Amino acid sequence: MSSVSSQTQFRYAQPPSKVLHLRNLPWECTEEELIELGKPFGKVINTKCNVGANRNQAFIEFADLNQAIAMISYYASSSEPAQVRGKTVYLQYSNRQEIVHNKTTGDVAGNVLLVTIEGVGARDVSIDVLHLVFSAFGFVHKIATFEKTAGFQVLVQFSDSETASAAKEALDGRSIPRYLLPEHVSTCTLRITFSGHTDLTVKFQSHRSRDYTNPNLPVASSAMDGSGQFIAGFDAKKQEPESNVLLASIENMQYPVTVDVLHMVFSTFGPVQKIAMFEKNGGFQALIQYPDVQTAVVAKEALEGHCIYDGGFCKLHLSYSRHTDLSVKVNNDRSRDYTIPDTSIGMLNTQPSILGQQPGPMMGPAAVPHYGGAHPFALAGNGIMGGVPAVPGYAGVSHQTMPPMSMQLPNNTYMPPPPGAMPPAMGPGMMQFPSQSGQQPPGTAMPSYRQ
DNA sequence: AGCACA
Repeated sequence: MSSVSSQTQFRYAQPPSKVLHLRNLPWECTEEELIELGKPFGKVINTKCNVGANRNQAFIEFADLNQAIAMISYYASSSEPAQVRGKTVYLQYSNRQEIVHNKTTGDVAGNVLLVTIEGVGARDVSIDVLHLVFSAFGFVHKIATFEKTAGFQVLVQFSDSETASAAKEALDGRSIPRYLLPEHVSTCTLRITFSGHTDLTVKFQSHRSRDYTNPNLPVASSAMDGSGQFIAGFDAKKQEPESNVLLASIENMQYPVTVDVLHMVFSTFGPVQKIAMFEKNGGFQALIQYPDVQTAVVAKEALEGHCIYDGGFCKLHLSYSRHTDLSVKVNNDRSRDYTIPDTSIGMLNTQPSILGQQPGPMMGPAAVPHYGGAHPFALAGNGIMGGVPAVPGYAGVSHQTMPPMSMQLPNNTYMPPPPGAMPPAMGPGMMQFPSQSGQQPPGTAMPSYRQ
């Protein structure tokens, strides 16, 4: 307590400043609009928009104090209020003398993203789903999740800031597809900024942190911290010896699962080298070979328990095979070797009717980081919630490079989305995923973020 | 509709 009180001010009557504080601005007001507004009164040398919790406040800084005074005076006596896009804007002197751009975080592009997930039950979004979502843009090195006052937050580490920027650009403000979420979780909107971090420290593979660059990292067993929910889950499963070859058991196979379908599904995570299908005690199984263990691990994590088709059909159960190299002697409808150069031709010839797809080792994320990443959603967690089918080519992915998938099956529950359904430039508020499934009414899928 | 991530 000192003698500041001699300067008794009315709470909102600020002394003049060349910085003006504006409020009640329209959503996503631009710097240009602010400059337009101030221009008649002087030279606007700095602005800061989207300020405050509602992001509807801003500051403009004039070159000269008199210019700021001119603007305030004008609108103080004007019958027409200051307006932006027809919305009345309230002006006053700022309590600061200059605009400070706090660029410490959030605006400086880095390779690590800070993601805040808004939504009821957001903390129940699994790390695997997050991995899936962000893998669409490139290799995800590490993920760490934590809870702060801001809510459920996630740090996602990419190789470089370009990749991170691409992910941020595409996903900020969008929502995780409904069918990737547990039912009790509401629409989860992603708010993304750049983190100041460049390399995360992940000590354990756990339900809240992963290091995808280090498969040998110990799995946290009891090392989970106190917030313990349903911890054990997949952490236990990870103990089994990993392999580059996955054994897939297909449960409830009401619809044919072809080698091509499997190839499509598993190519999402990297190049598939070989596939062999066979029947075992009445059930269907397949071996899928990747070039490396790591890819297999990612694929297994992402696909385990998911269904290829809506309605719980063709549910995948994955384990690691003891094989490391499958011997595929002949390419037929049960086995395929994609490492043999002209396999693809033979494949198209043998199975042209179903797919007409480009077979492709080139479809792996590793090979085509920017677009390839889109695939992780192909099969995406529909299985988790018995949701939507695997339909590739969602988020702005060129349909030339992603031919319609093998969902043209006897099952007409879903078809590939119509060409116009997923424009490359997505509308506000949503990652564009097919919502043909009756389980995902468009209304819930496409919340409006505009006001 | 009220001051800038604490």
